[in-house]
Amino acid sequence: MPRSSHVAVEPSAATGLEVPGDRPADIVAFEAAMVGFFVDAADLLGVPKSVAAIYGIVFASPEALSFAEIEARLDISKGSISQGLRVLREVGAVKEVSVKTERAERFTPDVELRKLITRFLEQRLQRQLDSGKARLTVLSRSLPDLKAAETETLRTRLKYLQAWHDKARALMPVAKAFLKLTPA
Amino acid sequence: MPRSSHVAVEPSAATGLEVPGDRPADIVAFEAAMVGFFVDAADLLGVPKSVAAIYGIVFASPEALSFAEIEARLDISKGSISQGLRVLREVGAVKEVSVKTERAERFTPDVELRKLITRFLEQRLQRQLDSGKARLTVLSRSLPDLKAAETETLRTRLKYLQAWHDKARALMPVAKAFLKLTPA
DNA sequence: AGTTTAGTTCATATTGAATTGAAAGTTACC
DNA sequence: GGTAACTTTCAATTCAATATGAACTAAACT
Repeated sequence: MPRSSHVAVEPSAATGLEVPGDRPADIVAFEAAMVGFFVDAADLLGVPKSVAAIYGIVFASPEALSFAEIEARLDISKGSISQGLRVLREVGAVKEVSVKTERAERFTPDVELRKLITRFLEQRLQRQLDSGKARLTVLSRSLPDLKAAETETLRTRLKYLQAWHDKARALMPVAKAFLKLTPA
Repeated sequence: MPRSSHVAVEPSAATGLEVPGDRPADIVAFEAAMVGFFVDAADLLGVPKSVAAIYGIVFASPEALSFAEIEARLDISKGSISQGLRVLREVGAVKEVSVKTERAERFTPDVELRKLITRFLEQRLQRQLDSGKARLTVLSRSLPDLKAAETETLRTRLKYLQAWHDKARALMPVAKAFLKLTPA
């Protein structure tokens, strides 16, 4: 149960009406909106909410945040935060910043969204495209034998699939190049 | 439990080793591969397996298939088939073909993958882009007030997000145009 | 009218992914 | 080397998305 100024990691809604707790309302609201932004975007890509929320809260803070601060702001269990941070570090979405006087690590966004997106494209899409290619090969080798006309129908359909597949493959580099004309 | 020559709608695996049942093994194998292809592709896009499987089995048949045939070939419940077919009809992925001598409807792929893909792009991506845009507006209006330097950091981050967002928006039409240079 | 065939609906069951929380690990400091 | 602060691990749980199947509707034959 949210105890105070936790950012709701919930649905898409306006997320309004948080109990202000002890932190300034405007800041809490800003954080909520940011978390919402990333949560929405993430589930389009199939990334777990908690991970997106952690990224969002870190992104919304001008100062690097500690594990404890993230926990305090996000009503998410320690376990999830630990795992979420691991994922985010692995993909280079956040980086650790040590502060000499402190024990705990702190995290900031390792602002290279390009990396994240490229990585995503490569992993999910490229993989699917590759396995699809393999399957298509198998398919065209294993056309069952049927009446000529029927076989022809299937052959045509396969060609059609092929063409699409090729197009999808061709699109990837275009997309990447496009995204490379980047900002910051 | 699959009773005979059902196409397994399972994981990505080779799907091999089906009990041949009473239909020719080569056909069954071909169907399985086709279903596999679409199931894989679909779950990349977040489409339920059963829907993809139905499309696959229909796509793999040179002849339009009846509800009963789909059921017989796919080890999927009537309920799912009914719903799956509904979805597929709605998005124009399959069309009904009436055969005068028969009571039951039959289904063929309404081969316009372009439609499907475009539709997908528009619905999921465009929607997210639009809601994202709205959120970004809110965010920049509600920058909390903090020390100047901090506010500046946040403002920079927002600009950065903005830029990405714009780029994503710009990419959509490019992708569409690209896909429009189509085959068949 | 009644029976069979075809298909749909929807409450419930299944399943797999995400999340939790408590116990176990680390590391720094006394 | 003890203990407190911090973090990770992982078995159990929760939850949302899909799938199921029995009950129902509609149309087609007799």
